[in-house]
Amino acid sequence: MTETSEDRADAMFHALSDRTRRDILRRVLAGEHSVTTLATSYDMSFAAVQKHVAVLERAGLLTKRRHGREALASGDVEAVRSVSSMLTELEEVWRGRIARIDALLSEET
Amino acid sequence: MTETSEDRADAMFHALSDRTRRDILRRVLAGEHSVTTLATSYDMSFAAVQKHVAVLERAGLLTKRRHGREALASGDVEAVRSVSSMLTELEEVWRGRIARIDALLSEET
DNA sequence: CAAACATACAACCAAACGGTTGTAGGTTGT
DNA sequence: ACAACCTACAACCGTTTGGTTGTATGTTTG
Repeated sequence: MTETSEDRADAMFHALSDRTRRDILRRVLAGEHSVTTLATSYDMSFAAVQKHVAVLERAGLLTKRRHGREALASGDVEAVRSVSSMLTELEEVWRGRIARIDALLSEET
Repeated sequence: MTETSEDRADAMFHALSDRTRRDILRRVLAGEHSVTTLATSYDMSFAAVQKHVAVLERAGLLTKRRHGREALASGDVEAVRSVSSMLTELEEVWRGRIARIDALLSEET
């Protein structure tokens, strides 16, 4: 299975489509947090929060590093920027700035 | 039921999390298209495409106007920009530019 | 060593999602 | 008038999602 850019876009926008995950992302962008630390902030089980972290991780929006028994998560600002640039591309389509719109519309890369 | 900004964010990111919807959005940002015109571009039923358009409309990413028997859809670039600004806020959290982070983290507006 | 702690993951469940077909209503053109 | 067309929406179906509980494994500390 080839991991296309559309697959990555799907995963990133999906990861961002849940408010708990957006909140987690804010926290780990502000600084490293362990999964249990994050979990205490939400009115749901540890396992649920851990799943949310996993979704963000699979989308590339955060990375985890092991420190003893804890998993420290931190946000990847570059990934956030890459989502921004997808939206900028949309804006450019609107502005008509892209010459070969047909090529863009049918791109499968 | 109060429509919070988090609700809108949920709807927008969810709408953007499907590649067919992102493609539809590109087309209607480039110019007005009827639903049937859009539908011919995809290998799925008219009803499926119509549902995708409805999701984008509910999220505020496109608007429809009636012209006789056809519904002409056009993309709302301001809505796209509002999604961009959500991501910019995330970037600013990372940069530590936001003074009262706690207020932002717990905002319910 | 044993107890407490932090994580990971499987199994399960109700609800939402993304697709289908079918039906119905408004608009256009002959 | 009527056939063709465009849209809207309901009903249905398999899969995914977001939550739960339970179990297993590794790490720290008394």
